[in-house]
Amino acid sequence: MYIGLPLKVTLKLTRAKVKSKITLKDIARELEVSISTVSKALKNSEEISRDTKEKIQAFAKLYNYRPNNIAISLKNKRTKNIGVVIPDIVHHFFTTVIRGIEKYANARGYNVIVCSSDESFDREVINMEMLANGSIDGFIMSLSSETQLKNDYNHLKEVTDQGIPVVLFDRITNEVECDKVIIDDLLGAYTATKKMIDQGRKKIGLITTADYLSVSKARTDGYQKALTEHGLEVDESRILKLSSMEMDEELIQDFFENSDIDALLTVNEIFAVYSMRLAQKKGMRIPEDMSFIGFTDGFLSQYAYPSLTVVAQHGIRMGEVAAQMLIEKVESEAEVETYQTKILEPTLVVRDSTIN
Amino acid sequence: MYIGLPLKVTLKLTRAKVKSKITLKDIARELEVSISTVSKALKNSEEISRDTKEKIQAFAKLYNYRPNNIAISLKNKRTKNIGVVIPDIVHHFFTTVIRGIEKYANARGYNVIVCSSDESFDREVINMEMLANGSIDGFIMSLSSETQLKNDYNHLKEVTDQGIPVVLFDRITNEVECDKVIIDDLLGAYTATKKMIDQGRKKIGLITTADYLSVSKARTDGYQKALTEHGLEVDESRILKLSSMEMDEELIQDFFENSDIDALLTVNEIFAVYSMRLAQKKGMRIPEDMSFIGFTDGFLSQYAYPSLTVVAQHGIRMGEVAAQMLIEKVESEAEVETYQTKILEPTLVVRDSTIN
DNA sequence: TTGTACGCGTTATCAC
DNA sequence: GTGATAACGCGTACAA
Repeated sequence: MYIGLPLKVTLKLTRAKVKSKITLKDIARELEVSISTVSKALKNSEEISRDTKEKIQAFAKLYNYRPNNIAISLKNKRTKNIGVVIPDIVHHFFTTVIRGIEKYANARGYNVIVCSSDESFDREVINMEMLANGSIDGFIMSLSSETQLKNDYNHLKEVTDQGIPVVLFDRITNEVECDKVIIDDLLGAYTATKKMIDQGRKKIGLITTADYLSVSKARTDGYQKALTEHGLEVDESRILKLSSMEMDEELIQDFFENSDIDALLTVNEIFAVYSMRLAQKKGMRIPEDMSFIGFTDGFLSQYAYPSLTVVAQHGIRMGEVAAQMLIEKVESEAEVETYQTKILEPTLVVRDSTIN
Repeated sequence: MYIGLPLKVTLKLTRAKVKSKITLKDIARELEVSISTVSKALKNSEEISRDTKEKIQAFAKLYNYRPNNIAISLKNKRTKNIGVVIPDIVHHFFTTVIRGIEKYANARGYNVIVCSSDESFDREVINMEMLANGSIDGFIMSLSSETQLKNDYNHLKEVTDQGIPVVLFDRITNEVECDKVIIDDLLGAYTATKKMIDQGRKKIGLITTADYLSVSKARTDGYQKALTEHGLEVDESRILKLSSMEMDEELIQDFFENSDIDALLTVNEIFAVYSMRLAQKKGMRIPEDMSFIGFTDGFLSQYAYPSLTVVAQHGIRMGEVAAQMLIEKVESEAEVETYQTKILEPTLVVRDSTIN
């Protein structure tokens, strides 16, 4: 009936039969053997005769047989999936961490399921519940700002109570017992501040966020520690605390107009780069008249003009470490409940926004 | 025996029993009813008596019963997972698309599994095979540069042959029959080039990549079309073709030194921002002496100094559209094999790197 | 050497 | 109104 129609159509009809992957059962039926024989043959079991094995393996190869992950997951109670929940996916540092996680996890046969909480408590809860019902073997996550603000970690506790391992990174809390990876944010800010002090700056400003964000708190502490240790007083008028990591151009402009500073540390790269622009507009020279240091070694810092000195957070490394810790927990039979917090060292990447 | 030990320890022992989620079977055993009764009761079936239902529902709630996703996936042959394969995760445009996909997909109860191919053909193949064996209901993907270079799409064809729906976005190919979403790259480049022509620029340069990358090809075509239509000749010495989207500072410096241009279009934002820096170092004023336009409306463009005029690619919208097309295919019973390519309109976001 | 039976957790159908 | 059974796809202990 289809004679004369273009080849394409004929092929499609043939394909229709093949559609939806071939299973052990299909092979067994076709070759008139039992399912278990097929299963064993495909695993090259010694139990099966060479003839049968070859026949089955050839057939399987021909039809491109692949075991169904879902069935295996159900059987093994192991999904080989890692759930990653982060506050924001359009964010250099977090994607860098994901890259590290993927690198380590993929090499060990794990998939990475990424969900962004979008800085929302509710979305964080929903995403975790979704994934916790069997979809993943463990979580790697960084808390949303709303979660840190509410200080409510019941969703995390429920998950750990079910025996699902969790590794927290960057934005963490002491309220939950689990493995953690962070950089030494205090040290990072301390080093950066000290760098500027060493260059002779005496009026160092800080743009940070409210203290509920764990990382900002630590960075603010580091900044203050450096000042104090070097005999400089902490002047609140030189500190701007924004309510979140969101850019607020007006507040920064205001701050910049009204505070008397000759150097500026910020808790991310955007605040710093934006501030540099304000300085330039006022005709200041960077770094001669004013120094800038930010956090996060992203594209913005590299390609800003002048390029920005930053505290690098080594996201890839952090992701690898987190993945390693998680997979270790997932694959360990032992029920030992011992948790560790790994603290990575930040690095100061010196560029043109500070005097060399 | 544990009397006197801190509460925490006692709790942990209790938890040990609760560990690993409760199943229908557990409830059935505990309440001395059959599994099917439990299943029906929890779905509020009319078949079950009020008393039994209440008892079971209360028990389930108390022990926080949640159906196991994996078991349901196996039964329904639906995972409610979408596989996303992109060339690079540390990339503003792609993460923006992911955000759009997540937004649409999550609202419909789908998870997003993200894998990055890292611009590698092999990793793209491996990731797809991994996911195709039952882990996902469909793919949304953008081709790696290596794939476009090799022009080998058998892994995609295998997947579609199995009846797994695929939606390609941004970096697409005509070799595979499936749904596609792109922006009109040619139009975007055309509009940008025309903008500079209208401002009186006559020596407009272009930094692009080799033609195998579908988007670069289209953008190069748009640039040339604009020139030709406005009576300007296409001067090859004003075009720099890099081998990939990777930054190559040396080649760009070279190009910048040796070519006679008064305006520059680039196929991403990094090339443009870096070039602006070179111009500034040469003492040129932007946009008075030279205009710049890039592709991708990211942080770099927004916070560069001067801020960069760009062709916005509307990643979020693209992600939403892709997710919508995919989910429609996934959920449609019909076997209709009709594919569409949606073309989104790019927008020129005018900033300070061009004369207003 | 091959096959049978069972279990992973769930749902749908059918029997009682 | 409740329960037994089969099925989704796979692996494996055990039986033949």
